[in-house]
Amino acid sequence: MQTYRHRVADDIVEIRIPQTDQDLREFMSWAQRASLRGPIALDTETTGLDIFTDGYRLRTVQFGDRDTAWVIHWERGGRFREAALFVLRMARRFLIHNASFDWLVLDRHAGFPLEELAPKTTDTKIKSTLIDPRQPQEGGIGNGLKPLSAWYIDPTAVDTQADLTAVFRSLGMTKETGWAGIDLQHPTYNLYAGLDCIYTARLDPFLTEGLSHFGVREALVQYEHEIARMCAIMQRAGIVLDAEYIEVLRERLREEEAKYAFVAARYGVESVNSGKQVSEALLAMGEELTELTDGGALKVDKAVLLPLADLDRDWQRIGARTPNPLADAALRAKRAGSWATTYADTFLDTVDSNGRIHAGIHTLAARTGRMSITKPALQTLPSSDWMIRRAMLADEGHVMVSTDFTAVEMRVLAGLADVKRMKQAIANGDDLHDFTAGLVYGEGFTKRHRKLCKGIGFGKVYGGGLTTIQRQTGAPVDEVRSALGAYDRVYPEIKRASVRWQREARANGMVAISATGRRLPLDRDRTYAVINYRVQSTARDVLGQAMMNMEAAGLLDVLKLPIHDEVLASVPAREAADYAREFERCMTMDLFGVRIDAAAEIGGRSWGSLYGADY
DNA sequence: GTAATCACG
DNA sequence: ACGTACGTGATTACT
Repeated sequence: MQTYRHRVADDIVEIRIPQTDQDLREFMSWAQRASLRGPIALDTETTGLDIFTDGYRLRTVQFGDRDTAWVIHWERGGRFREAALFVLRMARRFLIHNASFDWLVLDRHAGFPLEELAPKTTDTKIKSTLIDPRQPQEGGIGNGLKPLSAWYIDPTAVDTQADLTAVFRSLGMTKETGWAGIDLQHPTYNLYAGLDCIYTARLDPFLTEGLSHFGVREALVQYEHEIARMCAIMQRAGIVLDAEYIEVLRERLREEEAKYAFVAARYGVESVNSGKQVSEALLAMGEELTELTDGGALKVDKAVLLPLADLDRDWQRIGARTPNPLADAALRAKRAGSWATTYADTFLDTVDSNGRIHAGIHTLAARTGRMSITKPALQTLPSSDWMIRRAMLADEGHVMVSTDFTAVEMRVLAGLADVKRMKQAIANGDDLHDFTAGLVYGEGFTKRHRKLCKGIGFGKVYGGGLTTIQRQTGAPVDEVRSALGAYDRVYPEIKRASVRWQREARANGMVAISATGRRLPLDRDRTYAVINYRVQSTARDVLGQAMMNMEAAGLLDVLKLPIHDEVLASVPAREAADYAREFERCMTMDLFGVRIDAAAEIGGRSWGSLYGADY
């Protein structure tokens, strides 16, 4: 048995690395005793983060408690694997920091099903995020193992990942190649592999104490584990990529980028992505630039360039002026280039050998509890044009179905703030913005009036004021001012709720508590954001509830992505209508007397078909 | 690393 | 006292 010792807090802990069958028997008997005492901490070391690419390897599986960690060399095969699988099967509870990663690794590379491990898991990252969801940059501790260990356990806790990167370099490897290349017997590698497990084991009691101290309900913790499991299953399934299509599209976008970059070069702009170069060239052409960025530079973003190119927000000619050829070229080159890089390249870089993309679904990414999707960021594909979404396909024989909540944030606001007339309108089945325009302008309201009321509604959800609502809607400032006043008179409950919520948060250490018991830390200088935080986080929980309903209805296997107020699914083509009805049913519920409902759209094979593509 | 930009809900 | 648009992920230029 190879053994290392290390100091954690005031204790000496032991990291044991079995080498022989006898060592492995000792490990298994430890595990049986430990499992009777409580949960076993679990972690893995692998060759990287891209679980689904070819050649990916699981290297070690670590098990531990607060004093002892065992590093099992999975890579050595045979008895090592048997021992690890024995404990995975035998133990009743596991503690994992950021469980979805290890669930997927063990599912894919150890043949240990996510469906078996997830129900036995407590995720310490979920627990810490429910105590404080903020990133370190936002004033939180952060929810990584290292900052949490340093905060709760031992200020001198090792940053094992960063330290190992240094070890890799000293061995002539990089951060990328080191995880695959380091010798399985390397002392620091094994020590740190084990330490992470011990940190996780020691973290959990502090987190349990923290959750109880803040009164976070056990039901919320449990529910977040269910959501994490569902999303890991979606990630495992992945989405089919139309590789041929995206390769052709990438070429086309690159050609377009080159064509317009060439035009821009005629005006002295070498790189269209350089704001400095573009602004200087535009000034030299006699254009006036007035808007400034936060940093005080001349602003040359899309909103500035489109009018100079005589284009409206949909890139259609306005006919108000002679288009500035540089503004036009810069817009087109930037868009083509960034779409090629951000979408086409990433799709082709992340696709697995079965032609599927397994984007990472982070179930508690935002401060409000909202989810995010990365690598690629499938929640942010262009929706004004179908060309990018066209690359994502439903499974063989399936079609895409997308089901959206209807005006969910306004409805949530109506429910949370108990906005009487809004609730009445929703109950009557009225269109909310029509209804508001009617109240503000009388029955003879116009489309413009409705648009303004819609803009004000959004402004309220975001906590916006006169200036921003004016800027967003583009309506004359006097008109916005009077409409805003009328809006507040018609729905007085919103302002009152905001004041009450800010007061409650202040009395609670600047933390608002959502309807589901979620902790929502406010920034001291923007407490008005409490409206948005409560609305956004409640809408997230409405989506979460809908997802639970979907699993209960047997729909988990067809789910593809959660997109804030929408769920994308790939369903058998022949039964699409039945599925669509089921999705709508799962997304229909009552929230404080407000009906939340949803509308499904049945598309074709590609996601783009829901945005105008013909396939 | 920060600023600016742009994609989404 | 008053008023404040919210939340993400990703890329590129530049210091």
